[in-house]
Amino acid sequence: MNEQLQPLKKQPRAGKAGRSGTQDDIVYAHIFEAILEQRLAPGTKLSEEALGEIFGVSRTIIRRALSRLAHEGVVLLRPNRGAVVASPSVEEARQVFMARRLVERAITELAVQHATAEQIAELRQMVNDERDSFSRGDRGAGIRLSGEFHLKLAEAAKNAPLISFQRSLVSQTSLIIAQYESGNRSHCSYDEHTQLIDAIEKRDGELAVNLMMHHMDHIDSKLNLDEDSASDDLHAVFSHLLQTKKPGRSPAKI
Amino acid sequence: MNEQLQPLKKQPRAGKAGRSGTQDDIVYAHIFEAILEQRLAPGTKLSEEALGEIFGVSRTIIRRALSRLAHEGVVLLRPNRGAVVASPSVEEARQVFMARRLVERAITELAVQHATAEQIAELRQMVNDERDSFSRGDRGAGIRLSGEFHLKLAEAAKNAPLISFQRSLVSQTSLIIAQYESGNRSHCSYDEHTQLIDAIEKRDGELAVNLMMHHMDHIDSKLNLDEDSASDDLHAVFSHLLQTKKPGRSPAKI
DNA sequence: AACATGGCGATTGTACACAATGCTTAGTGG
DNA sequence: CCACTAAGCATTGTGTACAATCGCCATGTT
Repeated sequence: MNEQLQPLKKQPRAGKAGRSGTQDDIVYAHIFEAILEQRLAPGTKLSEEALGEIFGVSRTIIRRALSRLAHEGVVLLRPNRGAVVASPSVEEARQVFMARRLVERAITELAVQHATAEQIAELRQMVNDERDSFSRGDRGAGIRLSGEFHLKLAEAAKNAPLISFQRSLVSQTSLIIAQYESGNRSHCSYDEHTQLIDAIEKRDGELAVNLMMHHMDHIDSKLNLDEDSASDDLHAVFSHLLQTKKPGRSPAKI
Repeated sequence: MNEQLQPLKKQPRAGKAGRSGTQDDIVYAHIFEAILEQRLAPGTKLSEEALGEIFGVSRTIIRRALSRLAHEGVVLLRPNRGAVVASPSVEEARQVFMARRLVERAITELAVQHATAEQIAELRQMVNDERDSFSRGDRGAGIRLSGEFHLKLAEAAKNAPLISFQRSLVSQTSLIIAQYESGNRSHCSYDEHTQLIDAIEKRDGELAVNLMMHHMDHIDSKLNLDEDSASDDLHAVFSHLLQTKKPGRSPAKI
């Protein structure tokens, strides 16, 4: 009955470096990770009571976490109808990528100017972690760490509003990648991350921006949102029904 | 002392805009306006219970509104210590303006491509409202409407993440203007808004972007955050003590 | 006299009870 | 057999009681 995963005390600290380990942050981080690692498929309903039981907290906490996730765009909050994991449409994905191009360019330029040696070292560490995850076959963690790399880069740009915006964009991007990435292709080559760090360390702004733009190109060239949007949209809409099946191209004859 | 401004219960409840008329939004909008119109000075404490009594709702609703305001950067939420009206530092103001330059440029380019005739008409209407407010001497409403103009422009750009980011930036900008604007200078010349609309209507992207950038220049040239940041910072910190006084330049002899 | 410490009041944080809403399904009439 | 209606159920929305925490102030000590 009261089966819950320990009343939330251990706190593996796996999530972000969030200053305080408040319950909110724990619940938020766990749901967030679960979504990015596709243990929660797009469209899945997130019942407040069920989550509360799982995490051993009341609906109040769950609700706050869901609200935060909704603000970042990875959860959709439907009034009186509960929350579901977001299913970004192709159009939404395009908008996110457009915004990211914009922001990443600015972040790169600023990071070249302001990144400290310590931050550059941290970035290199993150690329290592990312590579390890992929070599371990942990795709979910890889996607998440790849996103955290871009977030760390934003912090080096030293502009609070941009960091906040980037957090939201990276979250949504990760969800989009998890949803749309085609096949087995490695989705975010960490080599590009390394080259980027090198350019930043050499304070070569032009090179860094070029690398970043190519990086953006590579990311969305690996996704399926080019033309066959219809089938992908269907997949998104009905993903909560299909457990593991992934219709390749047929428009789904219901 | 149950003095409250009508218990807010009237709430049409008619099937009309299902989400727009919720209590949350009403409370949010009222506090937001009060802050922008400087009826609530930076640093003012926002007690949940007091606000709940004023608006005739429970702390639950107030808390949500404050949370939303905090996410937009106009309210600071201190754990266990309540919420206060944000007091953006000069550095924070600079960061906001830098981010706005970035976003406004992109929004302008996109609006030139995508703005419909209807949207352009709405923009013109907003400029009229803005001018009316200033001619009425309603500075607070003017600042708010000026911000809403820029937000409307973002909507014409048809990019959801950018709209959301712009909303946050505009909110913070309005607060900064209310806090730092020097003297009586009209703060956001609606003429520039009109010219901008003209350029957009003519689909002249280059002109529109230039106008927007000049507009940005004008806005922050009217603020006091250039050099004498020390005194302004003091003003920000102690603004909850000074009722209406506005020290022009002297470093405030307390 | 100044600083440290402990109690007190006030305010926020959390949980829970109840109300309201939407979905589902069973039942009835065409 | 299908469509429509209505009632039941499950889930979310809101208000409120209680617990935890913080700041303030008085008191005692150095």
